[in-house]
Amino acid sequence: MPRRSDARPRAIRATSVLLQRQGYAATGLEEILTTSGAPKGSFYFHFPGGKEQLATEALTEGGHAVREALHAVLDGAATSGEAVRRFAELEARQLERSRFERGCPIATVALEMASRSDSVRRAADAAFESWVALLASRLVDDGVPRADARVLAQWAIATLEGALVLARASRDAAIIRALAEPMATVLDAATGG
Amino acid sequence: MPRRSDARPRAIRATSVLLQRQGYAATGLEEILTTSGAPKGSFYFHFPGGKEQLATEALTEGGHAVREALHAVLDGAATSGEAVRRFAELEARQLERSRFERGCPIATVALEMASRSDSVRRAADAAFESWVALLASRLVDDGVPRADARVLAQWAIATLEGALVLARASRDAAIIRALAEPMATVLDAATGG
Amino acid sequence: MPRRSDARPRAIRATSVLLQRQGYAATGLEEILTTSGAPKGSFYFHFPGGKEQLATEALTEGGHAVREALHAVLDGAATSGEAVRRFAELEARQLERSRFERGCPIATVALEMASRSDSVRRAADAAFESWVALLASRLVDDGVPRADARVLAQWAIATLEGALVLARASRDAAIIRALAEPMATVLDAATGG
Amino acid sequence: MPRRSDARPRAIRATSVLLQRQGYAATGLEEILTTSGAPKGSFYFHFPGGKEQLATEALTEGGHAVREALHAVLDGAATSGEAVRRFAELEARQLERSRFERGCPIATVALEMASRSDSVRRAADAAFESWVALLASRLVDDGVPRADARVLAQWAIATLEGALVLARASRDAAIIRALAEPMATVLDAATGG
DNA sequence: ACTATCGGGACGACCCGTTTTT
DNA sequence: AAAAACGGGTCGTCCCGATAGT
Repeated sequence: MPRRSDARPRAIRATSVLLQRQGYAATGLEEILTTSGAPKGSFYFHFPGGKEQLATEALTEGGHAVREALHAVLDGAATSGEAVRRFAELEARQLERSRFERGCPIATVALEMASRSDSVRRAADAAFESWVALLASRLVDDGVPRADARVLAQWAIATLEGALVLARASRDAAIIRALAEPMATVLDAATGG
Repeated sequence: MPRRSDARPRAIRATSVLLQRQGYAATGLEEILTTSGAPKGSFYFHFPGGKEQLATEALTEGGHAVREALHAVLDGAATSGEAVRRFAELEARQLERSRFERGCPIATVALEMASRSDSVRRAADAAFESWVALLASRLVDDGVPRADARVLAQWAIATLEGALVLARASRDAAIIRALAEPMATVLDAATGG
Repeated sequence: MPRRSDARPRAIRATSVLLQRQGYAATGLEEILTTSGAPKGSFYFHFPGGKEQLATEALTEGGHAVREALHAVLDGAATSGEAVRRFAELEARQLERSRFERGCPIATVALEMASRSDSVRRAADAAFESWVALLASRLVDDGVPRADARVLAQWAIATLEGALVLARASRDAAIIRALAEPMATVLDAATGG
Repeated sequence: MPRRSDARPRAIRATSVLLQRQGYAATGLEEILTTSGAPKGSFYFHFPGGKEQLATEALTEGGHAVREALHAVLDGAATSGEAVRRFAELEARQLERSRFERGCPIATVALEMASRSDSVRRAADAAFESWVALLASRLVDDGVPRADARVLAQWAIATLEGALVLARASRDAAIIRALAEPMATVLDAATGG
């Protein structure tokens, strides 16, 4: 059997990067195809749903990647507060290395498209939810009551997302590190750390 | 002086609404002009810098409006924590009333344009900073040390911004109210409330 | 290979006519597309360089056509002077038949765009040069020293180009025929005709 | 009485320069007004006929200036052939000094607008005619029969105009000087020089 | 299965020459 | 004499489908 083309995953990954930098509407199919090196002729073969489908899959993929990173950090940290500190440091570094272009792979498109594409919005929602659920389950494991755990997890994720927004606007990642500190303290207090 | 038209402020206000709903790239000049009822021919007379200038002014205007709202809430609340609760409630209501279309007038464009327009990015930064400064000054008035006050203010703003992102993705404003609670508690603890 | 369209050559030919009548800036893409019947959707597929590329190709094509006409006249005339007379008559007739709209397919755009587009300028230069070279080579064949031949050929081309300018301004082709006469006499004297 | 504004003549002169460089359609009113420093608001006070009137006057003015230059050269030269040599040198120098942007103030617009504006076309025609008449009258003074004189004068003007076209296309003024030589020789032969 | 060529039609921002008002 | 305001047009680009070849 002939080897399947890798045009599909390449397009998805290129899209994920472009979307978080400049959003959905500003990202043209041409740019995606050129960047990823994928052929133009077969785009609608791979993505019958067009640009919207591509964006949806890119958000899903980006959400998975972040979840993996969070999972790894959670596994390697003694407390959930420590995990949040490390995760924030990871994000701050990525922001700085990319000259403040790459922050969260979801938020930019989520805000822009929430009112315009339900499939994109749902992919964004699922991504956020998966991060919250992962963090909350760790908190539960650490002894936090289930209801409290969910709110705390949401709070941590929201704090980081909000910090990412302010950091990109100010071109300064300091706020990410600064806010991770009290958030981590709250988490550790809740888990009796 | 020749007669003055109100096309300028009308265009700015219409732009502010459209930008937070769908972002910069997806918002056409035509749509702005139609919505605001402003004539097309004099657009570049009023905004020589084109769409970018218009967006910059819209962010500045949106930032002012939010600051006014925050100011009013701060004035009417006994504690800063109470003010955050009320402000969150305001945002949650607006989100629901607008069918989850109108959240923060800054964040959508800030994320989309941070890497693409410095003037837009700076306007976003200035808006966020003005909110943080306002809240921080209240905390200082309430006895919080200046350095702590700034971080707490940033945290509160970031929490709300992050909550707004998740709320639009999930089409559920509950998270805004849910996260305002612990954030307010932290603030009141800091001010000895 | 997928099916081939004739939209490309059709657009080029229509452009050539429009450009000599009204120049580059006054000729809209829409007008070109309408005139030629070429579809708009594939315009930037056929001409990625846009209007400038189209104009460049139209000049090249127009230059070829004139060269062919000159070649034919040169082949059918006993002396080079006689060829110049006949060629001038051809141009005068075309001018009159087109109600003084179609003169030289190169000159209008050459003057307008020489300082604005190097690719267009070079196409114009190449066209003129090809005519000069063709006429000069005939003169050399007729016994004129190479250096003299080139100047004489340039003179003849310049005389006709200049006459075309004056003729369009005065809406009278008489000057073309009038100036061909002494120019032909000079050529025939040089070739010992 | 208050001094009359000099906006009018300044606009005309600026237009003359811009028109020969880039033609009518490519020259915007804005550019003209900015270049000349004339205020925009009073443009239609000075030129009720709009852009077309301005261009017409610019051609007339440009035609006068060239006629003056030709007149001066004619006065200072022993033979009409010598005058043509010197006039050609003048034009070659101006072309080179302006980096091949300024050639003939009439030809560019004449070709572009002959079919589009009768008033512009007539101004161009009058300019050319005035040059021909001036040169022809000198030839008559030098003893050339009136009918021959007119053709010779047209030939000289056409040669220079044609040379100017080729020179701008090739970015090389050599052809102007090269063609002035045989043209001058013909003139001097006709006047018994 | 996969990819290239081509067509469609709407829309993008920007800029044009002009008129109205003071 | 000039500032303010205007309607219409520019080229370029968009995402997508239809069709045909490898």
